[in-house]
Amino acid sequence: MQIDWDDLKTVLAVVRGGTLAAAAAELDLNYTTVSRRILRAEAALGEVLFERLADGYRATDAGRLVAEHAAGMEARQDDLLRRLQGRDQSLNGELVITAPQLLVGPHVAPVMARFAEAHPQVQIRLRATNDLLDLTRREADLAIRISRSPGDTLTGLRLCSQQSASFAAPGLAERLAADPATAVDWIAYEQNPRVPQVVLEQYPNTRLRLVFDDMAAMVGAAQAGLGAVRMPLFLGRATPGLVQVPLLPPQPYADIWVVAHRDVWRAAKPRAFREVLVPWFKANRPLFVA
Amino acid sequence: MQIDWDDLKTVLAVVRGGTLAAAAAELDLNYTTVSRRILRAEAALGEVLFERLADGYRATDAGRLVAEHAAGMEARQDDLLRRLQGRDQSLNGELVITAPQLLVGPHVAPVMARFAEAHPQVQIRLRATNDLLDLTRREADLAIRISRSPGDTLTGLRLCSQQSASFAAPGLAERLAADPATAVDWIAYEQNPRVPQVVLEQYPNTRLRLVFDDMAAMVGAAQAGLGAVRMPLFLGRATPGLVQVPLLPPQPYADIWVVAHRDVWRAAKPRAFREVLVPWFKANRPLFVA
DNA sequence: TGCATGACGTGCATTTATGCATGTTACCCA
DNA sequence: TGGGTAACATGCATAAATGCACGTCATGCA
Repeated sequence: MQIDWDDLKTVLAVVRGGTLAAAAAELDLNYTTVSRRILRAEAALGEVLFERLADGYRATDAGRLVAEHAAGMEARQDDLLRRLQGRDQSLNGELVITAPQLLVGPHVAPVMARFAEAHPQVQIRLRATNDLLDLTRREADLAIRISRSPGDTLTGLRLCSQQSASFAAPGLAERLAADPATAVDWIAYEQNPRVPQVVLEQYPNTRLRLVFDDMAAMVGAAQAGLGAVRMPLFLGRATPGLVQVPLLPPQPYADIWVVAHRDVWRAAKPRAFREVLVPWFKANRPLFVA
Repeated sequence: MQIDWDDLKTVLAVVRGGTLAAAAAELDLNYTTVSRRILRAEAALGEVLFERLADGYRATDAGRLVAEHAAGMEARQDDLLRRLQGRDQSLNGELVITAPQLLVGPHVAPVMARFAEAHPQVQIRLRATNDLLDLTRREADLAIRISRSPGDTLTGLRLCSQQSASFAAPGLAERLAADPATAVDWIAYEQNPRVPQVVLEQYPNTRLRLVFDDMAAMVGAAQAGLGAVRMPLFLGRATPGLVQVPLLPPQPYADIWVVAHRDVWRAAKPRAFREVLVPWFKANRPLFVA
């Protein structure tokens, strides 16, 4: 039985995407081609893999089985590509970095500028997102992360430890300085939607007013004078229109790490990037703590 | 990075075959196509995968790495195909049986005849060989084997136990009956190239004369009167021109099993074949022991 | 009910991959 | 040393896969 491996890959894409069009986009193909590959796979395997519904393709049991195994094949392919990448000692081509959005402006961008100067042959692609990209699936080569540990199959280096504190617009800060008993609005992050106990003990008139799911939006709200926000020190200090307020004394906060899959860690480009990144954070350590 | 999975498969075939032509034969392609796929894979991965030598393609380190992972992908594909096959409840299409050459004539062929009559829609393909085909790699669906146990990942059923004894041409048998001290030539199998101790104790004039690597050839030699041969009882009894001689009393011999990969065992076609196979061996049990 | 949308099928032109025939090179053996 | 073989490269005709334009059908909403 001769079954085309790319047809299996196509089945996987359709199961993941749910429609021919989504799969085609993922595979960078026309959806007509996807349709025909599915037909070919069904003919070769002698199984119906999808139900054709009005709103897309739904996998049958057989289709799911094929997709599971195709995913296994894809994992082996990713493994291969990572290992080849790990052997790569060249300083040209592309390097994909991911970092938390708000760390990019103050710290990642300057590092990228220095790196670009030192290695003009390397094209950096930055993926600024708070999502944790899957380094095993090669969504990025090197990740800068704010977390407790590098993670399972990843290798990492702690760049620096940091603290958080409360920040607000200057007007609110002045009002608080004049009268510590003034009522203050607190803007909380969705994952921890309350006013910290420490704040309430010293400033019982603080009340929860807004809960956001995005730190950039919280920064904007604080700048606009809507309330006080807990954020990392580096961020509050680097944001114009914000000053530190004494509501929340400096607190421990998750460390900053640089991590990569261990297959990729020692390759030339990630290594060269670290050689700029690590000294930068060493030199700027005071910006992260009180 | 978009790399064609079939190109990886092609790299694997070239690493296995050593030449473009061998890989092309395995893949059922023209070797020109194989050559171009290798070039495409090298371009996509940015690595030289083979050294072009006068006597073929030799894999570089990178080439071996690719082949290893492609082999992993192939294993997943085999896994998938076996599982789909295991779900298959149809009684049409192909069923691949493998059996030891010499068991085919007297016992497998009659079973196949009955099965073909009961299930005319199933095409049987027989692979008669003494090599152990790899059922994990789907070289056969169902195997009839002479061995001690079904094996690691395989499921099996013991068809019957059997014994071996010594056989020779009638002329030699008569000479031995007339004079037990007569000199007898022993034809041995390569894996055990000596006269059994039991034989020498009773018939010290037996001497090793020929060592063969093929049981069919040994049967022929015995028929031609070249000497006595140890063989399974069923074989000696079923072979015209051979009679049992008392040199070697009946000995325990490896059992006869029917085995399949456990993914495939319960599929309709293997099950249906067993339903003919098992009763046959049950009915013919006396042919295998003294 | 009529219209816009999203998803899929179909026929045809075009691009791409494949196979075949021929040419080149190294090697083995008489 | 010369002829045969095995392995690979190359150019060209053919076959196959792909993309595009258009058509159909179900769904949701005004």
